[in-house]
Amino acid sequence: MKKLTREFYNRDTLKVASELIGKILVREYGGDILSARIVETEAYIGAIDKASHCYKGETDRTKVMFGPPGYAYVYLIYGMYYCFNVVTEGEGCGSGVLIRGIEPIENIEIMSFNRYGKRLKDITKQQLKNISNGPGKLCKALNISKNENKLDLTKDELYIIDDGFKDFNLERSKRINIDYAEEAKDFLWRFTMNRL
DNA sequence: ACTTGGATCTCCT
DNA sequence: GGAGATCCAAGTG
Repeated sequence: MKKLTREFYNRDTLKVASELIGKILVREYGGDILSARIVETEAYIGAIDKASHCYKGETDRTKVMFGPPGYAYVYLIYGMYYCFNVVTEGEGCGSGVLIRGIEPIENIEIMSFNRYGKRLKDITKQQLKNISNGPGKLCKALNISKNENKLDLTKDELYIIDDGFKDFNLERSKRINIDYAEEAKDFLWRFTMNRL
């Protein structure tokens, strides 16, 4: 299976966000391959979106989102967690898609250790359920941090592939935790997977 | 299952 | 100084 191309990311952000549902996020490091199904995404379109880091223009932090599509934007939130985004559309747009939830496929054992410092057999049911169902959680599970910021998703060891999985319905809803964003908080820019 | 407070970095006013 | 694209442990129902 091939990595998604620059052309895939170089499209309308809402289209990319919706089509990323069901794809497989792959992370290679230390000689291992970790993979997981993407089940939740959110679109952020800087120019018209008060919830976006890019709304007020370019800063050092958001620079990569104004660059070409297909790159990783990783940022620190609340001082302790990282969030992973893919950059979309053309240069100068300040837009991207936040990956909010994934379900482990390969090497869940390593994800368990990254998250809890414990073997898979030693974590609780609740911990297993919460292993990668949030933006900060999935970054920890996949060992994604500041170092992975600005990686090229079409070339580097962090990328997304399509295995043709389609046994689900797509659901659209309002985005999470952006109450301050005025009219933008009602945009239906969150996409989730409902399995059949 | 749901609620609450604490941890603590980066950007902006 | 203050808020934020968050998570967890500890508590309650």
